[in-house]
Amino acid sequence: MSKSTITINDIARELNVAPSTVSRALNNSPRISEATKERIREKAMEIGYDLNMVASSLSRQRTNIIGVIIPFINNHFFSLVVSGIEDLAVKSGFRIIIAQTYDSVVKEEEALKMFSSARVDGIIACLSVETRDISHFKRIKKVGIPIVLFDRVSFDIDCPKVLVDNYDGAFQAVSHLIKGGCERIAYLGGPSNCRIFDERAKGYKDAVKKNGLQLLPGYSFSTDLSERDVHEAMKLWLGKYKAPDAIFTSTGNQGLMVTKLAIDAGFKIPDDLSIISFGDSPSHEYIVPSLSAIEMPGYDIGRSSMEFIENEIDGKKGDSRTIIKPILLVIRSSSFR
Amino acid sequence: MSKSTITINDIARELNVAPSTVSRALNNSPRISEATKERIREKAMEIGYDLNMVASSLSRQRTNIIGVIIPFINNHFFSLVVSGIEDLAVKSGFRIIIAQTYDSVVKEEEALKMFSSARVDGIIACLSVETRDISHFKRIKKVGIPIVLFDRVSFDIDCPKVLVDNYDGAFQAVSHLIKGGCERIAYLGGPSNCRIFDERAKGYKDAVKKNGLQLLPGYSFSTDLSERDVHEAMKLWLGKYKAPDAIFTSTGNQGLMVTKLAIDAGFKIPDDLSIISFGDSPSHEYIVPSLSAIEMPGYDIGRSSMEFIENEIDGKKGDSRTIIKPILLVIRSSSFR
DNA sequence: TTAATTTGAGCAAGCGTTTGCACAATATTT
DNA sequence: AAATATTGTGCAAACGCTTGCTCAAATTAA
Repeated sequence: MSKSTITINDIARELNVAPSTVSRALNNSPRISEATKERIREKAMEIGYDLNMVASSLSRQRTNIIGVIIPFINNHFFSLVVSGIEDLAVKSGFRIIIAQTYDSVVKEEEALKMFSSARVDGIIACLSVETRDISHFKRIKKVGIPIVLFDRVSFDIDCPKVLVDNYDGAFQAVSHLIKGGCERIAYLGGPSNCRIFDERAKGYKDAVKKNGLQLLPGYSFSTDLSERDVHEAMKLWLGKYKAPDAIFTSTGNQGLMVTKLAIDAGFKIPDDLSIISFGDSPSHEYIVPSLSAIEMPGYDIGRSSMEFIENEIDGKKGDSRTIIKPILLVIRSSSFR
Repeated sequence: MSKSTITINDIARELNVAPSTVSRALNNSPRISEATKERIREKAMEIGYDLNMVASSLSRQRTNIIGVIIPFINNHFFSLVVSGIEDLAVKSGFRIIIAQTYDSVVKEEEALKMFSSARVDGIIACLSVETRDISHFKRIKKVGIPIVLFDRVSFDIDCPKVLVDNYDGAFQAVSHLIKGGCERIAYLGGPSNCRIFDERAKGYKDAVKKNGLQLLPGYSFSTDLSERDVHEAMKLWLGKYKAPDAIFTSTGNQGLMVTKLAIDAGFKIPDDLSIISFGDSPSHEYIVPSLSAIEMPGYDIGRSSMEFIENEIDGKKGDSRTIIKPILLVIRSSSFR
């Protein structure tokens, strides 16, 4: 309670040395002899000294904090990314502070403001699905805070980017369906302002065409990722005279929803309808039938993002400033035959 | 890049006032006239001033940061708690910084050290499942950082606690099974050093007895929450001459695992075997049959924890320092008849 | 032995805000 | 009109740590 916090000055006084010496000793400066270093370390231990990071940050002009911006914390993929970032961060003596945007640009801007005020050393972010204009990021960059974007990135800003091969993932998913005999493949997409969904759509289209099939009218449906839109698409498709024999969804959640709806509508999966989603989750294993998916290497993306940001902070701009991670096709029962 | 960061001194110089006046104006002190406040605010806006929180924190001896410790970020319940904390936190001008323990005491201690160094104003924590001794928390408390514990709490420390009614939840779950006609109910528990599991076990036992049934030998199984232990319990139970006709699991994950295993073993759910778990998750809705559960009010727990910590920080020790949240019985197909 | 280095430590000025106290300039009271 | 209270600002000292310089002592070189 009354333990008026202990500072390096207390150590200095007790040992009859200067505070600067204490500071240097504790920071293991080569300019202090091993002997006094030891004395100082001991005394620090003894009286329970604890470095005040706030003061240190102010003095050093460096907080050793990385700000992380993600849409949702409660999301399989994003929490993997966070783990990847965190693991590397602690190794390098960084702390991370997370902000959720709930996919809202406003929250995204607030997060950025907060990070800037907090003087984080760098920011790792996945754009909200709403985000079109990214001038708020440019502003941050201009004041000197390095930025790394992952997954939902923008090419309108010069910074390292870590992304997955959306095109290839979609291509593989659809090719897999076609190999299984599907011919009428529908695509449930996302908002078109978001690049990753464009790429997934392109992969879908190319896969259909390159495999000698037709792109059917009305079989590609853009959504805002809401449940409502998924319902609408499904009503449209399942009510058709000739319903699709496969659906490829642009997110893992959509895959789960679609599966539920199809089953409720009396479809047998995968016999009547095959399903595969871009993005995996634990629920994919529990749903019956288990749901095939394109798995994204979240942990790995987190690590690479952290590596990038560290280099940016150190001023070592590496050569390849955007890295594309391979995806993994996970075949489960929903697309098996 | 070269934008040498803008300070209140810059504003002061340009406006020919003292830095202290600028500070007061920006903090809306009543001691500054509306006129000069306005001039200062305008100039601040104009030259893009951004309060340096680090300096402010050092001066004020207050960071306005709350440290949050949870076992896993990627967990339905915990992320709800975090959302609850965060929503209230931003409203009160607090930032939160999250640390995952991955259910390891060592990580828990590290997190505490980091928070202490960062001079967080308060800590909200859910103990790791490994944690027995909590002297690391006591140490933190002694240096003056208030603590609030939730869910997995210890009564060996004097601080506000937010928990769910584990006893009642277990009691309700088991009573529900019995009402449905189950007579041989097994309980899959957790580590016994963890109070919440004891309470759940107690609720289970009392429900069985108060409903006129017998506690069957070998029907209560303690685990360390590992997959291995779940397998072992299931092998034991399902191999019995008379297998249980219902299983109540102490965590949501166990419920999911148990369901999978039972189905794989050829059991019809809920006809041969009813299942209900303490703890809900999205997968509970997707698994077939959908899984009944005791739902814990995570968001609400987060809010209450944040309220508590704010009061602690303000030095207003409220009266009721531990609050028990009611649970909700969610009946789905796995226990329906 | 003297001069040139090296080594170890201290001084003091920051880092950007906040805040108790002092103090003019007004406004209010006798 | 003089005395008192009020208002609006400024001064300067923190907050706790870091770091460029300076400098004495110890070491080495000449």
